[in-house]
Amino acid sequence: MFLVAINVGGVVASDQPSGAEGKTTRTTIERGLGEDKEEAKLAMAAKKEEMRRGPWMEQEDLQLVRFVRLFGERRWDYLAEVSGLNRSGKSCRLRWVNYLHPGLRHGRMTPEEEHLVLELHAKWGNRWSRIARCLPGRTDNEIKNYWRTRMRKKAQERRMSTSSSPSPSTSSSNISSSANEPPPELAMKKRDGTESVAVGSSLALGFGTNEGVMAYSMDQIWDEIAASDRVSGLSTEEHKDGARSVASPVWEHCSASPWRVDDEEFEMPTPTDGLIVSSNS
DNA sequence: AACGTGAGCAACCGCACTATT
DNA sequence: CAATAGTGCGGTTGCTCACGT
Repeated sequence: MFLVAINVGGVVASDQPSGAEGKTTRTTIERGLGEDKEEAKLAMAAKKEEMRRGPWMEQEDLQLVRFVRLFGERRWDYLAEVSGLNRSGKSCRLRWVNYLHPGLRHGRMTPEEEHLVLELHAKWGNRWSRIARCLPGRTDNEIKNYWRTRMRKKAQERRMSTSSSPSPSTSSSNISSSANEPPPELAMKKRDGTESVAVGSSLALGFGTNEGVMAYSMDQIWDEIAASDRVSGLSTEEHKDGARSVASPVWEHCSASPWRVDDEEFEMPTPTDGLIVSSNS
């Protein structure tokens, strides 16, 4: 556990060439550049090469905090450029949102938080940011990591318990035999309402042998766990949008909280004096 | 003490959506 | 209205450290 009080000030922006990260998405690269596409791609790649990556130094954190206070939590590319951090705007934003933002809590989840995550995940699925809004001080990344870790453990336990039986098939038995057509509950809802499928992913856990490997995606495991949770007492109902929900007093509390969910803005409590970043790790 | 392993977590990537020009 | 820039989000990767052997 460490506690860092960041004194904003005294950090001078260097004027080293920075270059905001160009849009790296297909949208821009492929739509906007016409014949110079390849050149632009190369230039962009070169710029990206120059960008600093990897873990942030304390000095960088200080600098970022200072410039965020100056310019606000917007225009990350611009902020990255003028701050002289030689980081991409994206990277700066991520660092701020996941680590430097005042009011963030680090360290172990409390049992209450764990319970809430379980319930909200049952309700919304992998909508981490949405879930995070119900856990003040927790980030989507943190919750996502927590969930992954928990699921990994569960998966292992499950593998142990099923290894004695010849077939990994399960009680819920909703694992499609067709790799191309996952069961509907594995389809992820996109924001536009269309469905996509959480594809394979490196998380897929191999069960059984190579011949006839039972590729077990995390989604499938989650689904099974949800099913077993249902058995163990959580009442789950199917939402019309495909998400599962749990009737929960905790959720009622959550929706009544100032931490708004859905598309509404929410505000983090901001400390009045300086920035306090604490961590248990 | 040295090594291997796995959990935890920070950071990155790529896509999609939204805002701006 | 289309093109572009900016932002948000979910998924993934890889590093670090604690722990067991």
